Order: sequence, then C-alpha cells, then structure tokens
Amino acid sequence: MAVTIKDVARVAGVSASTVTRALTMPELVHPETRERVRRTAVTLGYHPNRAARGLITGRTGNIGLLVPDLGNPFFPSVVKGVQARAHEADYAVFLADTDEDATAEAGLVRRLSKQVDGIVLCSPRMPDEELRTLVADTPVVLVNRRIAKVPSVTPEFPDAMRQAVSHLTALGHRRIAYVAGPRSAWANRERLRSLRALTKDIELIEIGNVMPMFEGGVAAADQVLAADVTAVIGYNDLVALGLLNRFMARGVAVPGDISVLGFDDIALAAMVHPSLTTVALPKEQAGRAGVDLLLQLLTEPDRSTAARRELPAQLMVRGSTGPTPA
Amino acid sequence: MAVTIKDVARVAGVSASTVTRALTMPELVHPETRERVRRTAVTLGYHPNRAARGLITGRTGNIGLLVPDLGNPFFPSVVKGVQARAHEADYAVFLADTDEDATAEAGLVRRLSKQVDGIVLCSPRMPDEELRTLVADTPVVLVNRRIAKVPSVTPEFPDAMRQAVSHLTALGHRRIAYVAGPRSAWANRERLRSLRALTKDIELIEIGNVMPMFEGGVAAADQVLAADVTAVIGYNDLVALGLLNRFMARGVAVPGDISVLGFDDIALAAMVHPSLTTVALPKEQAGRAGVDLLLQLLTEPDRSTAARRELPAQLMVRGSTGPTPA
DNA sequence: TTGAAAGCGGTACCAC
DNA sequence: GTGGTACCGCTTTCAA
Repeated sequence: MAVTIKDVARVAGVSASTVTRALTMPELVHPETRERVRRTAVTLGYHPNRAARGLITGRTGNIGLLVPDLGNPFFPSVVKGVQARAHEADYAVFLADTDEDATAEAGLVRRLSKQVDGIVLCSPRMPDEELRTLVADTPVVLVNRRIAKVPSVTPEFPDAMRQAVSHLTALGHRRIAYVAGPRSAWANRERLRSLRALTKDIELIEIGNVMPMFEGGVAAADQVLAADVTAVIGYNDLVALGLLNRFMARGVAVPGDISVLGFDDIALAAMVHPSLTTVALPKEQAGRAGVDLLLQLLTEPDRSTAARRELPAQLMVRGSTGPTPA
Repeated sequence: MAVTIKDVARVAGVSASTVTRALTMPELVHPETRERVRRTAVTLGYHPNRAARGLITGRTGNIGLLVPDLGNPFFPSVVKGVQARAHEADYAVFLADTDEDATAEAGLVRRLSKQVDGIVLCSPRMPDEELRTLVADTPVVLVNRRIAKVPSVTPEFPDAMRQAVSHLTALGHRRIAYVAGPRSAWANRERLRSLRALTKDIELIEIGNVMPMFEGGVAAADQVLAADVTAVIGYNDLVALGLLNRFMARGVAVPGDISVLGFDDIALAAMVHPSLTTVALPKEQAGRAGVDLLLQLLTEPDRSTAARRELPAQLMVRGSTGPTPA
C-alpha cells in the first residue's frame, strides 16, 4: 500500500491534522514540528492523494482537455501548450480525443467533469445550444471557438484572412478558391465569414466541405482545377498539402500554374517541397492561454464578463505561392 | 453542486446502499426497486464520482500515459490508440508529455500514480534501474521498450531492420549510413543492434546521435554526404525528412544520388515529394495493445511471467529509395 | 432484499 | 500550536 497521512502522523508523533498543516499551511505550525513532519514525509515518500483531497476541498488539481483529432498536428501542438502550462501550475491533464465525432463530445465532458476542476474544449464541433448547457455545469474555456459568456482563446481570424488575401492580391490573384472544412467547425465558419467580407477585392469560389485532412485536400483538388482559379486557400495545412499532392500528380505546377495557401503552420508545412505558404495560428500559445483563462475562471468564478483572448496570426510566405500566371 | 448518490437515494426513497447496488450489482436488488432507482438516476443525471469510488475500491478507472514528445507525429498516433482502447474499457486517460526530458519522467509517474490504476510508458528515456524501481510501486506497461519482468509492447525490430536492409541491398546498396537517434532511446539501441547484426551484407557507417526531429536530420545530412554512401537510414521519419530536405537544398538527387529510408511511417511520409520509403511500425495498434496488457495486469497482477507483445512491422516502399547510382 | 454504520485519505472547523 | 471530530461521495460489511 501507498503511504498515507496517518503513517506520517504516527512516525512523526503528531496528529493527522498537524501533518496537513505542516504541509499546506506551514506558518500555522511550530517550526520544529514542521521540520520533523516534513522530513518524515520525505523519508517515507509521502505524497497526498489528490483524489481524496479533492473530495473535501472540491479541487482536484486536474483539468480536462478535449480535442477533435490528434491526427491533425495542429492539435498535438495545442495539447503541448496545455500540458506545459498545466504542469507549471501543478495541474495534471485528462486528455480525450473525440475523433471528429461531435456527438461524443458532451458525453466525454460529463464523464470527465467530476474528476477535473475545469475543461479546455479545443475546437469543439458540437452545436451552440449543447455547448451552452454544458457550460452551465462545468467551468469551461474554449480554444478556437467563441460563444457568448464563455471564456475563449481565438486567433484573430479577420486579420489572419486579410493577411492571406492581401498576399495573394499583391501577387495579382483575383479569382480565388476556398476549400471549406467541416461545417461544424467554428474556425471554418469564421474563415468563410472573414473571406466573404473581402470579396470587394477578389472573386471567391467556395468548394467543399471536406474533412480537415490530407485526403480532404486530395479530394477537392480536381474541383479546384475545374473552377479555373489562379490561387486556392485550403481550410488548413493538411487540406492544402492534399491539394499540393494532387496537383503534382496531375502535372499542375505550384506556384507556376496555381498558388496554394494553408492555415495553421504545422511543422510539416515547412518540410515539404514546395514549402507551404500558410498563416501561422497560435497553437502551443493558445493552449497555454486556455489554461491561464481556466485558472483565472477557477479563482474568480463570478466575474461579470467572460475573459476573451485574441491571439495574433502571422502569414508565413513560402514556396507554394507566387505571381499570377501570365 | 453535482448530483450525488444521496440525492438519488432520497428521490427514489431508498438508502444510498441500495442505489449503489442497483447500479453496480443489479441482481442483488428487487427488480422493481432497481428500475425505480435507475430511472431516477437517469432523470437526475447522476454519474458516480469516480474519485470517491476509487478511494474505497482502490480502482480509479483512470490510466496514465507518458510520451516523450507530442511534436513527433508518431506519438499522437500511439496516444490515439491508447485513448480509443481505454474508452472502450471505460477508462479515462491522463496524458503527460515529458519533452524528451528523461529526468522529468519519474516525477510525473509518481505524480500520476495515485490517481491512476496503471501507467503506459511510451518510449521512456529513463535508465533501466530507475525504471525498475518505478515498476515496483505502480503497475506499468512499456510501449517501445523492453526490460525484464515488465509487460511490454514492441515492434519486431530485427525483422523491421531486415526488411529495410534487404530492400536496400536488393537495389544494389552496399555502403549504408545510419543516422542514430537519442542514445537514451531503447528503439535507437535496438535499431543499431539489429543493424550491426546485418553487417555481413553491408558496410555500415554510423552517424549521430541526433534528436529524433526534422532538425536532427537536417543537421546530419552533410555528414552523410561526406561519408560517401549510396543509401542512408534515418532513425525515424522526421530525421529522414530532414535529410531529404537538406539533400534537396544541396542539389543532391533522391533517389538518384542517394536513397533515403525512414522508420515509423508517420502520415507525413506519404505526403512529401519524393514520398518516403519507410518501415511502418505499429502505432495506434501499439497503444491499444499497451492498454490491453495493462488491463490484464490489473486483473491478474500475479502472473509469474510478464506479458510481452511483439507487433509486426512492414516496409513501405515509396519514392525515396532506388537503385544504386551507376 | 434492504438499511445502518464504518471507512477509504484527506481537510476544515472547533476546542483546548 | 495542536488534537479531535465530522464530513467529502461512495462502497462494503453486517444485521435485520
């Protein structure tokens, strides 16, 4: 069996209460006793059972994290950020991957909610109403999604899209395709919204929706070519890479015949050839910010206004975009 | 507050004990009562607090998972497998990313051990002795590492390497470089061991060690070229992709001037151009198997012999390998 | 078949 | 400054 507070108490010759105090409110106990208790705790290898503690304090020291698909490198990056920040604050992380299944999300949240102090929902796919009922029961922070009254971390999408489109128009492109991601993804809706707001400069062809994966891009590539555009923006980097791949297979030169632009800036984007021009979205940073907001929410639960963090995006110009073909 | 067993008991007009029984040992309670309890549990939205339950049963329903770096796509795949299998068995998963820091591993394990029934250690970097002391306290299953008396899931490395080398020798290569990964990685030691056992057919040039990342490959590329080999095996796909990248930058044709072969078969390997020949190692499958072994270990802790699962590997021949240059 | 009581490992509160 | 006691939410005897 593991060593419990009683073991420490017995060995140190004090009561359990004193052990607790010595360890968590040191100033309340006589320096001499405190030291003795602490030393025995160390020698015995005592670590308080957080589950038991949580039972009475109402604080578990754990946070939950839901992501749609670890197969998309975007999410592991966010997870890394969450992990890092959580550990700094001495929190442990429950992770759940929903496999892009919107209906599974709520169940997982409820399953987790008892064991965590709060949950970071990254790019949740569930509908707004469902999200809202969930938020009533559990402290939640959203990453990559925004909804009234819920703390959230999001990229500056309008600006991100402006950077992307400005880049393309500066290169002479006027007729541009957008390969849309999942309808249920808030990020997709936002990208589309930002994009549509920019149609005074460009003619926009919408294609999709596709799954936010390499295969989705491959699947959309031929439609893009048929649409007679000179540039295409993929929902994310994976989609853009799928486009790139299929274009190459069909002998279409990038950026000679068509320019390709992605979103996210996953590590992969810089590794391929031609390398992928993309808008870098905050990932680890978003994860860290999500945890920050959650901790803040736990500390002061009744702020009137939900914290909202918008993180900047940065266009990374690489090899997959170039001037309009003559 | 969340709904507790007492709420259910009160509303259903029974005692807490009966609620427990109705829910976990249904055959012990009168069908009528049972139904009533169950219905009220559902209407109230009652879910037992697993932490509280764990306190008394000694079972938390959670498992821990440690990985060295989520930035390497190999690990998210393993995580997905662990997740999937764990959820099937109604377990939740604590995840920790150690950032390739071997010294952090033990601490994380201990931090987690109280809250989980067992831990899956994926590619742990810590030394054998440390691992052994850890195993004494907590049920542990190893993925991608083997050590006496501890259940483990590993790829069939000797065979994996045999496939790789056979492929290269069939193409005429005789002088082959291996870019080694972290010394602390068991996988690296095994690959090296398997490789050295094959030197009757080939001349082996060892280069490295490098971090198991894209940058590691980039960094090793020039040494590889200086070594005057016709083929190079990277520690893993990321390293191989780094090699590919640097070769391209230096105008070295792949596979025209040199063949490149990786390990893992991360999704990325098929997306680049030239696509990467690699030995596909079990990833999600390994994760699932790891959980299976752990559950088995929890059920029958005192088997005399530790379960050991070896999963087959498969060479994926793609564009980055070709015949020896004439 | 059911309920009461004890206890899992801690912490909070109240005496002393 | 320290100890005793109750209690967090749940399961498990033990009796009835």
